[in-house]
Amino acid sequence: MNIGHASAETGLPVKTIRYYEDIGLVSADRAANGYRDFDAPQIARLRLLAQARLMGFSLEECRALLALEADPTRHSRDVRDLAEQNLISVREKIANLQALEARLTDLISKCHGDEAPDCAILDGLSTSASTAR
Amino acid sequence: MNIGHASAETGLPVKTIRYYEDIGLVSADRAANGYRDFDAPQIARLRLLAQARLMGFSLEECRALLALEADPTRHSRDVRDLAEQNLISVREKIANLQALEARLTDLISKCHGDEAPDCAILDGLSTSASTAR
DNA sequence: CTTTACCCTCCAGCTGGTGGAGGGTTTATA
DNA sequence: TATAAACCCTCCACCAGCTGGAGGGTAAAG
Repeated sequence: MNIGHASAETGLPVKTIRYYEDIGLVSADRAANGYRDFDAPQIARLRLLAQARLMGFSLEECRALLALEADPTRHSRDVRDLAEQNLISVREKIANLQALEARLTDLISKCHGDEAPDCAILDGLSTSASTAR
Repeated sequence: MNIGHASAETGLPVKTIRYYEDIGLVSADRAANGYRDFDAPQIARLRLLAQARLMGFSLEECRALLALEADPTRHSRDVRDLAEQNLISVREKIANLQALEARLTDLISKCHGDEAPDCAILDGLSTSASTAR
């Protein structure tokens, strides 16, 4: 299967697939004309990559997932550990963004948003922190 | 005020301040020995940068904020528009991460997490999407 | 037989910095 | 007064995770 088909099959951009091969996440045979040729197992790896990236796994975590996937003696505990790590960092990001949202909402509510130059947002951003507490 | 003091004053790393000068977000005079010398208005700009970055504004948005801050004829509406844009993208990020959290939690709950190799997480990541719907 | 749509490699750039090499300066201490 | 620690400087390279483009070869369609 050439790279265009692999792209259509997995939803990954052609450029991204080449990049993944570059950094050793997948491998591809070469046809006589130099075109990449992906077999079924490699397509499966690409699919796993596409899904895992959507799920917020970093490329290094994806590398670990692929290694586990390829290892028939794996323990599902190891996979779950990776996923739980990822879940923790997702939750941290959510918490940070929610704190941000609250502060931003607060600042915005205090700004008149009219033709006048005075602005509570600029004032709030100019103070040396401490506004948040 | 030299860069070390500016750093202590604003909480920004020295390297970051140099970077901000590099890309034209602040400017600094030079002392006879070549050291940067920040005056009060530039320190104020750095402080605004530090706060705005914490609030999730991109450096280009910070540039716009600084331009508004420096313009006595500004309309507070323009500042608020920027902040609202930012708020929208923060909310989008939160929504995406929450969807992610739900999917991850679901996958994790289905994985035994034991010594056996079969794993619902790997299975879930191997299907060509559609699991989420 | 040409056009279009592929494919290839390699290099550069994006955001927002950070780390280090290799140097000069200033301040504190022995 | 020597010297060491703590500053400061510039410049170059690197991180993630791609993406765009230049400059070229190849394959399928009309």
